Amino acid sequence: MKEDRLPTIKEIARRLNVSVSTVSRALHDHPGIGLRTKTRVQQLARELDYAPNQNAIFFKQRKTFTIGVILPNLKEEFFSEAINGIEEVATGHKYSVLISQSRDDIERERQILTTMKNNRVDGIIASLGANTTQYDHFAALKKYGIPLVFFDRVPTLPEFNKVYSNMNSGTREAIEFLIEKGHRRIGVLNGPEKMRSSKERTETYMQVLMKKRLKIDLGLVISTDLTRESTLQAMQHLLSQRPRPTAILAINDYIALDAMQFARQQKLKINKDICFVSYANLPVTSYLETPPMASVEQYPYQQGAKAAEILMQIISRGDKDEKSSEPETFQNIVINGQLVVHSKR
Amino acid sequence: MKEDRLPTIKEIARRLNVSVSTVSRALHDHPGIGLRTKTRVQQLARELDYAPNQNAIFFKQRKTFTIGVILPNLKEEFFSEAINGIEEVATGHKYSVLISQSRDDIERERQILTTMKNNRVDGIIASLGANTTQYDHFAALKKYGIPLVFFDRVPTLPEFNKVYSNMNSGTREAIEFLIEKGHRRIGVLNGPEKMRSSKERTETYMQVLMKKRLKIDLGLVISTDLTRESTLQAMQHLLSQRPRPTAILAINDYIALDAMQFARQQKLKINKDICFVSYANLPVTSYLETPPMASVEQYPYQQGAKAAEILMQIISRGDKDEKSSEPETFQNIVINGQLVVHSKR
DNA sequence: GATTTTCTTGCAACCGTTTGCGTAGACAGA
DNA sequence: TCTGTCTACGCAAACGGTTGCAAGAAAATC
Repeated sequence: MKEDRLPTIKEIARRLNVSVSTVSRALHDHPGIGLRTKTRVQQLARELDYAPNQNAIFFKQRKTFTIGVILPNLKEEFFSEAINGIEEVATGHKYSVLISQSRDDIERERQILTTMKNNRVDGIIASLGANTTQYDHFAALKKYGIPLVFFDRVPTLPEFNKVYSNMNSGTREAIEFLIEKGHRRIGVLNGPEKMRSSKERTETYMQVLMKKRLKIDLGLVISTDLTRESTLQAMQHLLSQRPRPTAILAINDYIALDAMQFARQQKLKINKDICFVSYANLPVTSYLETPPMASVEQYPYQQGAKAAEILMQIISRGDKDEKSSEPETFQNIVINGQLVVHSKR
Repeated sequence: MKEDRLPTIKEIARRLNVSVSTVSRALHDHPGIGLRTKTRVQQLARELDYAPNQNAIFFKQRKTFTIGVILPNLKEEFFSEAINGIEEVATGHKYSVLISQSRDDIERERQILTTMKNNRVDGIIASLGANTTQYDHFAALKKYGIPLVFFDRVPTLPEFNKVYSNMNSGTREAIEFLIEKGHRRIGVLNGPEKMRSSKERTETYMQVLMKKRLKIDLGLVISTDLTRESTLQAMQHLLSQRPRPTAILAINDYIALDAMQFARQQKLKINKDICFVSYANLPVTSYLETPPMASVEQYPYQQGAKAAEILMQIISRGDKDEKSSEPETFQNIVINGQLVVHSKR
């Protein structure tokens, strides 16, 4: 015996013999409505279990109170944790979150952006796919007035808002840590060359080694495309170097896991024959018998939350001065990664 | 120089001096529109980069082409994998997916349901929070005509659609496997007693032991609330039993991870002093030096995909015969879990 | 009692799109 | 010339709310 239709404002108006506008105002506690009618309306609304059709409101207000989030995948705890940060802030502002995974596929990324645009999300938070090197589809959002904030995997161009973790300080700490532990040959499992974080990592790597007056062997810095296969290949290469590197810096914990597994298969003892330091500091690694010696915490929750805050701010600003033509400025928030040491030896 | 408004059908109509209905039909390739106008309209639409305002369409059609997914969290790979299955099917049907996490908090769960209801999602897929024992908020959806399909953590009541992995066969295999390996005292780290899977697990546990004529010690079956703390407590208890259990069956891989960590801290050698078998068979465990001996694969992707298929089917059925009053039937899909052995010894 | 003010309420437009129905014009047949 | 049939399009209502403006009724002021 299901109701054909949910109760509407019209229904209430009809039953109470008042106009819809009166009902609407009564439900909003508008001062211009008499106490009598106001209570009558509110009571009937409660009885009917009335809830406004958000869709109608969205449509009318030309707003959806929804933000889109597009990221490479949900599997990595880094991203699901970032989502928590985003959700927290968004729901605090009465916004919903529409999540989509690009799976590091640029076509998918494009597709998702169009859908989100057509669905009229009020703003978008994105983390780039590993293979995304052009940003035209993102730039196009501007034309439609949809604000955009990147986080973690951000483009190198200045004309975007971004929140990301700077690799310099964390990388410096990590390498200094390894050197202090006596390591002299340190391999790097880096991400795609085009990624900003990859560049930063290489730069800092060289800087620190130079400062410490150690020999730099660029054969120890390998780019990967973040897939398991390319990680294993890179490890193969690194471990075949002579003298063999005694420590490896991996772009993130998942890559480190693959690398450690590979090393183990090569009969190397983790944290003894070869040490690992990685980025992200995900909870999973704490379950390992031999976790990476250290990991650079990148504060995914904070990154997500901050990105959401910026977006909310832009949205509410846009709501007010519809067409102030003050020059657009872009936020560029850097969250310093910090080395967390897991194992003392 | 951002456009104030996105191009609408009206705009096109105005520019071409035709009516909006003509434009609408032209864009839909309606036969009643002349070829001349049709091409004129379509071309201008392309030039203006016109895209229909989905919101307006949703509103008009009283459909949102969006399904809501509510699950305990995104952190567990089981759930993010399930989402992949859901997304795949949903996008195949041109539906968007709105994801929300209940964080095992029933209040949040309620809140999310109301929001989704007000947002007029076309259907909902849910996995219960660990503490959810009442289903009134879910039952209420029926009143609003919102179809609902549960997966994985499903209620025990018959009047819901559900897709879940049956614990019996997997559990039987798991325990027989352990017995075959010589284990006689097998502990169970179970979930909340109210959970259907917990009950099934206990049942099967006893059945198998009885069949094998082994002594049953119910002190070895402990309920937890899925938090790390309660897992550790339970482990404390299990390991203090004499004789100490030589194997432990854990409700899922994450619980197993916590348990194994605890066991290691107690100086027990995993897979030697004490063996673990768990459920879910998540990729993370493959990175351990000593993974659980075996794990019952529960096919999260398939569960998600199947749940989405059922939902799509219900939705499209509902679209057709608006008010056929045939008695509602509920789907009850069981996916048999299957034991995957990791370590031979 | 007339006029002004205040309090309540209704009217109507609007958001962008879809769709049933009506109709002008072209053309053919009688 | 008059009907009748198509073809190609426009009108207008509807989806469910919000909101500026007007206006009637009641209360207050003189």
